[in-house]
Amino acid sequence: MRSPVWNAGAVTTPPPGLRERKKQATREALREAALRLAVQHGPDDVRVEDIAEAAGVSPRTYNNYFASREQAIVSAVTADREVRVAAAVAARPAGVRLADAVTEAVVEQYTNTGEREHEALLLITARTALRDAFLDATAGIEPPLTAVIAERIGERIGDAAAPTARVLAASVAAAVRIAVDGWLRSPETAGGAGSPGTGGLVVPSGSLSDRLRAALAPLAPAFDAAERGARQ
Amino acid sequence: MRSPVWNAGAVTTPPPGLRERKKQATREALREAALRLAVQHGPDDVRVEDIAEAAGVSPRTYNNYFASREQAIVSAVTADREVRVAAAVAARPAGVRLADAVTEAVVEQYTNTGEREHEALLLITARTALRDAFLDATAGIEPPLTAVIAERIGERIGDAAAPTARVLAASVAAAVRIAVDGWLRSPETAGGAGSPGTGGLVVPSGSLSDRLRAALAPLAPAFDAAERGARQ
DNA sequence: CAGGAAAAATGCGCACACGCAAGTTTGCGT
DNA sequence: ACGCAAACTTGCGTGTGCGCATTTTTCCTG
Repeated sequence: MRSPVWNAGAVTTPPPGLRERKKQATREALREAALRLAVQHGPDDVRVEDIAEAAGVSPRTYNNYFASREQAIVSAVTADREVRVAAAVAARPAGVRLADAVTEAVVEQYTNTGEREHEALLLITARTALRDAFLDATAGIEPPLTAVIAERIGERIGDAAAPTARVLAASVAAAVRIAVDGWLRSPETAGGAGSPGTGGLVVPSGSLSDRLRAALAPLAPAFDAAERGARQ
Repeated sequence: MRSPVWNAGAVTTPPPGLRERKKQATREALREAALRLAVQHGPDDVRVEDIAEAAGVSPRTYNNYFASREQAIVSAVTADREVRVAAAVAARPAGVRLADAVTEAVVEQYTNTGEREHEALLLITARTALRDAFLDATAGIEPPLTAVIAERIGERIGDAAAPTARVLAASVAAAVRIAVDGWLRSPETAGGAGSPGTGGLVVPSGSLSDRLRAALAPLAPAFDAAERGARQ
C-alpha cells in the first residue's frame, strides 16, 4: 500500500507481482506489530504468539519471516536502511571521491531518523539482546553496498578472485557497527524515562555523525586505491 | 581483586590459578566431545545431552560454556586461532609493513592446519548451520588483533574517538570471512562422501592462501596510511 | 476456464537456549 | 584452620526456532 522504494538499485522485478506484494505486506505487519507491542508492554513481556496474532498469521508463519523475536523488533527500525544507503551512494555524482560518497551516504542515512525511531532506539538500548540484534543488522548493508561499489570500480560481482568490492563493503559495515556500538554505549545515550507521550528528543544524535566519520576515515585510503586501480 | 587485564597478546597462564585451569579443562572436554560425537554419529544425530554426558557435566552447564551446539563443534577447530593470529603479528619484526605482517600472519595461521582439522572441515562444509557458525567464528580474531594493531600505530584501545585499530581489525576479520566463505563454496571443497571412516585428504587447501591474500590486499593502503600517521 | 504446479501458510513435535533459584565448590582473609 | 563470600554447577520451567508433512493459496499454461 505504500511506496515501492524497495526497488532501488537492483535489476529485479519487471512486474511487481501480486504474490510478492502480499508477502511484503505480511512482513511489514509483523514488523509494526512487534515494535508496537514491544514498546507497549516491554520487550520481555511480548511473545511471538502475540505478535503473530496481531499480524493475523500463525506463530509458525511468523518464524518463516524472522528467525528471532529480536530480529522482528529491530527490523521495524532498520527496515530498508540497507537499500537506502546503497541508493544514496549511487545518487552521488560520479565525480566525487568514492570514499566521500560512501561516508556522506552513511552519515545521511543514519542521522536522518524519524520520531518513531528514537522511541524504538530508547527501547533497544535497554535490553542487551535487542542491542546485539540491532548491531548485527548493520551487516545487511553489505550486499547492496557491494553492488554499487563494484559498479564504481568496475568489478564483476560474482568473481571470487576479485573480492575488492565485497571486502570494502564489509569493512564499511564493520566500521558502522563499531561507530553505532560506541554511540549506544556512550553515557549520553543512556537515558531512563520509558514513559510514552512525552515526545521530545531524548537521544542526542549529534555525536553519531562524528563517530561514523571517525570510523570510516581509516578506510578512505583503501577506497582511493581501489578507485585509482579502476581508472587505469 | 586480581589483574583485570586478561594478558592481552601475551602467552598463556604460567600460574593462572587452579580454578581457571579446571574451567578451561571443562571447556576443552566439551569441545573435543562435541567434535568427536559429531564426526562419529553425524552432526544432526548428536544432542547436547550426549555432549554434556561425554564431558561429565550437566546439560545446563554445557550452555554456560557455549551458546549453541554448532559453536561447540566449531570451537574445536577455531580454538585459539584468535590469539595465534595476534601473536604471529606481534612476532614479526617492527621493520616490516604492518599490512604485510598481518597478511602473512593470517595466511600462516589459516593454512597450517593439522590432520584433524581437515576431517572437521569436511563435516563443517556439509551442514549450513555449521558453516555459518564457522564463518562467524572468524570475528573472534578482532579483539586480539585490535590490541596488537593499536600498539603498532600508537593508539589507546579504550578511546572511542580513535577507532582506527578496531576498524582495521574488524575489516581484516571481514576479509578473512569473505575469503573462507568463497573457499568453502568452491567446487574443490565440495566433496561428497558422507560416509565416515574413509579418511583421506579430500579438501585441497591450496587456493585458500590465494583467496586470503586477494581479500586482504585491498586493505593494505588503509594500513599504510594508519602506520604513516603513527610515525608523525 | 480448468487443471496442475509452485509457493506459502499451518499444525505438530522436538530439542534447545536461557532465566531463576537453589546447592556445591574454590579461594581468601583473619 | 576455620568460615565466609564469590564463583561455578545443577535442576526446573518456559518460550522459542525450526524440520517435516499437510493443507491452502497463487500463478501459469493449454
